[in-house]
Amino acid sequence: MPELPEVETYRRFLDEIILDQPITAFEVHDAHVLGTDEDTLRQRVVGQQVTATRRIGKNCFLELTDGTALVLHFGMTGDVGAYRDDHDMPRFTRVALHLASGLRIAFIDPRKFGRIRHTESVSHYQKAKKLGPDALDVTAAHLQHVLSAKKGLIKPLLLDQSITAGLGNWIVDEVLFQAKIHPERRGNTLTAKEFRTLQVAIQLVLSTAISHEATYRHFPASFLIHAREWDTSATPGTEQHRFCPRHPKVEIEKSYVGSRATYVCPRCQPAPDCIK
DNA sequence: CGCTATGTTGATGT
DNA sequence: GACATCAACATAGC
Repeated sequence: MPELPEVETYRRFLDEIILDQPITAFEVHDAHVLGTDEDTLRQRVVGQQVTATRRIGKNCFLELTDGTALVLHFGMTGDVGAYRDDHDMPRFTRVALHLASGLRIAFIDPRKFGRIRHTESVSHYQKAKKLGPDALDVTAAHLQHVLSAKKGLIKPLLLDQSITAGLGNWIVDEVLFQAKIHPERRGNTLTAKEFRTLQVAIQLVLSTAISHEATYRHFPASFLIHAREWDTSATPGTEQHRFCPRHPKVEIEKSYVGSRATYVCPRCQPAPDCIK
């Protein structure tokens, strides 16, 4: 479920096991997840070492000795794993990097929406893909500058990776709930104060999620995420959290905004006067 | 069986 | 150009 907190967790995991070891093989089990030609990829990677890991938004970069980089994007269901023997290879491993130490790094992705690419440099890739500033670095001034010029709905705007990189569907709902802003507000209707609140909420949600390694059920009770349907099924035995954390009698409402499932507290996040 | 799903991209329409 | 909508991608899990 890779949004920014998961990708950051994967990056930290990789950073601990992959650095400064020669890559001895690039094993492809399903070329569907390759965004760069397989032979090119193998040729550019085997024999090199990963010198550093980086992350922008939902993209994880493995920088190589020659300054180029592998880009990992995890789509909807991507994950990483490590193993040593073939028979321990995780289910749905699509690509495996073999290290000289014998450890193997698995790119796991059941639904194959993820991609592995090679790029000349991280900054080159950021520019080519028009990635905005990482959500952990974004300032209130940047948000105000860009969003106050937009007439679109705030939720789809926050999901736009060229405005700020790393916010996904549930994170945006959580951020807007924490900031007490309705997802159908228009970008150009937010006040300077609300942009500051938004930036603080982004920091709160992301740092909380990362500190729990993106394990949602460990998040504080003040978070809206517990009201999402899949959370109740993920925590059998736990009573359903259908109500607002701040208003025990107000039920969380589900709707679709920009054709994405959206959860809102109707009390905390008043709908704009003019819907539509 | 039918339905939903965390992301991204591209086509199409207004 | 700005904005909205929707299909497509491939598959699991309920």
